Amino acid sequence: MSSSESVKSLTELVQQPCPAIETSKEGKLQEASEPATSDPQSTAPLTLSGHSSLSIQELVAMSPELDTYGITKRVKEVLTDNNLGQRLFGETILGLTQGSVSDLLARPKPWHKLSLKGREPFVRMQLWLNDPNNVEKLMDMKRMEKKAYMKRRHSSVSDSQPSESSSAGIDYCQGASPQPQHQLKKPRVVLAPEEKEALKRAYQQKPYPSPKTIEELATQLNLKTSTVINWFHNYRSRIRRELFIEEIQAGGQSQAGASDSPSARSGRVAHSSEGDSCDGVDADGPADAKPGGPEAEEFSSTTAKSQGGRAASASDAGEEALPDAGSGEKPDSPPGSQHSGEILEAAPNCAPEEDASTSVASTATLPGGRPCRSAEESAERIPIVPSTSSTPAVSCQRTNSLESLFSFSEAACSKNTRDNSLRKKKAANLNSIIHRLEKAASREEPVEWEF
DNA sequence: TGTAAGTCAATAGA
DNA sequence: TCTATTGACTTACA
Repeated sequence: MSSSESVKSLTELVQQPCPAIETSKEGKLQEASEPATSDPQSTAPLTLSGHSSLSIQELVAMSPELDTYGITKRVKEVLTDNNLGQRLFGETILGLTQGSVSDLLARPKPWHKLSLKGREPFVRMQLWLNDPNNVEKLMDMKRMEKKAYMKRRHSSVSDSQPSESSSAGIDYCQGASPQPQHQLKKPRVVLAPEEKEALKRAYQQKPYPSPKTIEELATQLNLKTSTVINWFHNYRSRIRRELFIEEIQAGGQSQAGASDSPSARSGRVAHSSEGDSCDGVDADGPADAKPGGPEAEEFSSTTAKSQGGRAASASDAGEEALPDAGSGEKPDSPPGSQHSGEILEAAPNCAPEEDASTSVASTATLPGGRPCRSAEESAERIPIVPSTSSTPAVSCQRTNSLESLFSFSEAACSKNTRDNSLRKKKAANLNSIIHRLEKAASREEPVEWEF
């Protein structure tokens, strides 16, 4: 195919808005007559009118830059309006599982940050949006799925063989499930709040821990090293994504007159995005996986979310053992520390604070390498100091601590209205962080992990 | 070998 | 029943 031509048409195809779908609200779509036989899912590329000869990969490769945030926003609207679930949409249109779809829709990465593979779902979504009939097809599929399910249910018991279910090509129809035997599946590991807190604290001090550090962490937390490794990988990755979202949201707001973005649920500290924390420091490329940036951001958001909630409990638990917990967290070196390597344990400069106990270092202390088994034990030994545990009031007062930079509490204190001062503050904090990091880096202190 | 990106799939919560 | 979260795994890359 002649590239220029196809690219052009492709551009149109992919970018063209899809008014039809937008208007199809409230699931009023009429029953479609034909069973959306369609797509065989997953790998099965959507048929592109006029471009059927192109594989999704080719489309992706030639696709112009797409507005991933806008696409997901529209998809969410369409799915919601038509009462279509993520599972069905994901499995039939994207070839992804529900969890992946949820994640994708909630935290889309900017186009330029996506790999070819990562762009695929967005191209599929855009293509799907482009053809209003697709919604109908999906709704048909949903109906058929339901029917098949009912059928199966009723006829089931005796004849386990259901009707080939819908033509939908959805393969989750039990029949095929190879589920033969047993699952030697290992049970899913669920980290206790205290463990997460401890890991977060460790992360704050050293986002890229050495194998040795990981080993120590694993030992002290009584976790498998692979679990610790995975946790760091996942945490870094998710933090990055949080940052992207914030950037997008912030960008959107400042630009195109705040395209509201309902999805902005993730909308935590909107103000903290782009400019701020990154100010000066990361001026260049916030989005970059630059540890520093993301991390920082992330903390605010992560804290806001996860910690916010569980923190309470965690802190409670920890509180007893460690009253002060407080602030712990943040003090640490911010993310910027990333590769800087050595622990900034001391760095926590931060807190010359009133009581040393509040300093990160201290808070992150877990009595001697003894493995803590029970939650109780953990609570006892791991000073979980959920950022949130520190009362907003308190954290607010520590104006010079890094807390303001990473903790959500800060956000709580300083409302949007104080954006400016906040930004300045953050910028100042970042500067001090950098300074400390530099110092720490040149310092060569042994790293010690204590939880 | 380590990290990032992308996903899966179990599970918690609404 | 659906969505969000998250530990684990796979693949690609430097």
